[in-house]
Amino acid sequence: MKKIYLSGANDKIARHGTMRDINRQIVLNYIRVRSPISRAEIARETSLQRSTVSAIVDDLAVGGLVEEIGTGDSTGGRKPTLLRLRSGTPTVIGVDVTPRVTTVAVADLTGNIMQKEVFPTSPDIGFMNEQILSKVKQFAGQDSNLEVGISIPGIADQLAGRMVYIPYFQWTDWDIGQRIKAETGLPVIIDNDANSVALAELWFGPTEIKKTRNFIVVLVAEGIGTGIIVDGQVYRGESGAAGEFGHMFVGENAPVKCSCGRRDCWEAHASEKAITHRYGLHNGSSNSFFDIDQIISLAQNGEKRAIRALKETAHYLGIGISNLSIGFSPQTIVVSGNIVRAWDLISEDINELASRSIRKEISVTRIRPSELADSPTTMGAISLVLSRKFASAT
Amino acid sequence: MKKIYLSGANDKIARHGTMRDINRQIVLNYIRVRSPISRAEIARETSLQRSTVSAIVDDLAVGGLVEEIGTGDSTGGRKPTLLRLRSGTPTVIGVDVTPRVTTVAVADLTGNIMQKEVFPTSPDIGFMNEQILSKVKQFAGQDSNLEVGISIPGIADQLAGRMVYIPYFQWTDWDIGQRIKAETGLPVIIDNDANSVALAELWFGPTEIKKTRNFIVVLVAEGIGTGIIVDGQVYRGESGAAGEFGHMFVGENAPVKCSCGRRDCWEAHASEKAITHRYGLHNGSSNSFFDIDQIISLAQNGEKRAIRALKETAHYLGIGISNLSIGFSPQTIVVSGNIVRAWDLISEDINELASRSIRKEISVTRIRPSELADSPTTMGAISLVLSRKFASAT
DNA sequence: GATTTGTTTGTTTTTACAACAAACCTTCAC
DNA sequence: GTGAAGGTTTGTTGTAAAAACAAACAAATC
Repeated sequence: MKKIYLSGANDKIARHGTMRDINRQIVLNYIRVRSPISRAEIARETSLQRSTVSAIVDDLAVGGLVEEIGTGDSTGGRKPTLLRLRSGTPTVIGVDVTPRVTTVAVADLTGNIMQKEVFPTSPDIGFMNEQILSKVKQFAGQDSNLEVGISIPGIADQLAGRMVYIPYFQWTDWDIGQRIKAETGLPVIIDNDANSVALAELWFGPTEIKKTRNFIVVLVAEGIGTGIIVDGQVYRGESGAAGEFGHMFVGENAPVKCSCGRRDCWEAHASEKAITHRYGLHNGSSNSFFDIDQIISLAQNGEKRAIRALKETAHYLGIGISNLSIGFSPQTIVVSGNIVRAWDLISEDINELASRSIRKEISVTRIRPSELADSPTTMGAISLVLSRKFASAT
Repeated sequence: MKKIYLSGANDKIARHGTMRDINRQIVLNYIRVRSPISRAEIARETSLQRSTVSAIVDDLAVGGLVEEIGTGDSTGGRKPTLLRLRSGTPTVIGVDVTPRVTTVAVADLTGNIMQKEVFPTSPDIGFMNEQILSKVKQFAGQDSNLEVGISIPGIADQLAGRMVYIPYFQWTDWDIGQRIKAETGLPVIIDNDANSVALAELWFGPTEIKKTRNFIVVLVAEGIGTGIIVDGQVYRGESGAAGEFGHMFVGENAPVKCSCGRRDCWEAHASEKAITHRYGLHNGSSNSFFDIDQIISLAQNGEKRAIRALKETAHYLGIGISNLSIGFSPQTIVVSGNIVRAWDLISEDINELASRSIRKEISVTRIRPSELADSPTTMGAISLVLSRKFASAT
């Protein structure tokens, strides 16, 4: 009920190293989630032998992933040696491209950001290449143990390390991943913003979410992206392009055109551009002169038309969320993006729609706003690397 | 990138047996899919050692799962000993409840049906209990190596072995699984019809689908159910109730009420009852005096109104399918149910809608009608057992 | 004689198990 | 109050067992 099998392709057989790999991951993740924790406690919880845990921890310590941080309190016997992830060493470079700003940051294994640079995103792709490459090189220095994660607001080709399409700038086939790899020699992993944010929630979100195996992140921004976590991993589908629920049909005649050109996508009804456009319409103009931040601020100060625009959008947001809730039956759906600042204004409308369910008995999916403090996409870019590092620990 | 990790719960550590379990599954599935096949060829393809494969095959032979069937042709050396799944021994009892008929069948490991009894499904739940139990007991005889799989058109609680709700008869909390287990002592596995059919496609469908890791079955019947196969396994979500995309929103004012009472579900727009109702409306009646089989036959003979009812329904079917295609990006979506008999009439309308996609470059999901000859739900009930047996081979 | 298949024998990796030493707490006699 | 004895907990060490790997070998065939 839990193992992969299938055949046809070369389904990973289990050699000896596989056993160690699996257990190493489990131990590493115990240290990550439950740190500070002792060898003995890991052994108790995993039902591995203490000796086995010790061997694995030695392994991890040599690899620079784990370190000892003194002893804990005794419970009647020898004091435990506490372990945690090694911190303070630059390990990850995150590159986070959003329509407005681009961030390049360096973090350690725990996701602690040690250095960061932010600059405005330019439609000039040559300029962007230059900027990003120079920052990455600067941060990388001589260190060749780093890995680079890139989050982009569009469709990414994980394997090829390039981006297929960014709607906002209409960039196609941007090979930023390959460029970084070629110029620095560092491993690169690239993914879209919604998947990145989903990983950020899994890694840096509230513990309630850290422990959730199945959840979905709905990222409301210029467009709408969905990041789907199945069994603690991003579901990417066959072509790596899964999670584009932003383009599912939720009704004709949306206020704006979707980035794909249609008017019936979820994105066209419920994204930030739908909000700004609705607000414009309510003001009798077909153009909106306010951006999403301003509209939210206006609404929070009681401006009727801004509130109306938000609540109307929340309705459509709720329709899409209910579809996801019914179809996936995840534990939780996390809504992320600027719109969560107005959560108290919109949560009621969202929940009203989203409580559509077949039967009341079925466990209801919890819908909650993202609680990630710092820029979720930047943390997401970092999480891309961490999730790989921790999944197939070197 | 491929291992589960997470913690909190007791994530399966790898002991020695785990290695053997994994490789046993892989070998067993090679024999299943590629039979007849020799030990040497399995070794070549899996990159396991010949000696290891031999040991595992011995294991499987002792367990009665595989058997030798003579030798194959030489390619310049000793002739290979060919292996296949052991056939001809009753191994699985499948119970398939549909709104019209209920089938109880006995099959061997290869899914060959050896005995079968069919009787009309009755709304009288006591009668159903009696009928099913007596047939199962009769088939089971003294044999205690059998396992029972149950497919039902509603929501199943896998763990508890009961069904939560069957819309068609409005049965709630039917404990048929527990009853069978109590009276026969045999292990029971229960699931809804769409998941069952998805497994049937994976196990008995065309080889193209057998080899697919990610696909979705859309089962069009009284209602609409979706069975989602992720990485060769049924995705059941947190509560086991995933795959109810039949209740996703696709537009107001459906011709009939959904089984959940609303008029905006996919099911209300695109199920068989939507077809019959539309046909009724086209004939100026709010009741339909024809069932789905008759309408399809009429359409195939060129009856205009029947064709219109089918094509209108195909449109809505296409909307839902496109949502799934965009969101999941599966290799294939398989449409199952009576409606596939009219595939040549509806495929165009479905594909027109379903080719909505973000970018043309993204690999297009293939939409195809089910090719399962015999009753797919019966094969599905059997597959439930097989998939468990083959996943954690005893 | 070369080649392919399947088996046998010994090696390696890795966990399980058991024994042990170190460090710490409790307590009880003096 | 103090210090020695006894019990617990932690982490390590050494050995056994499981299972894959590697290489050699026998059988069967071209």
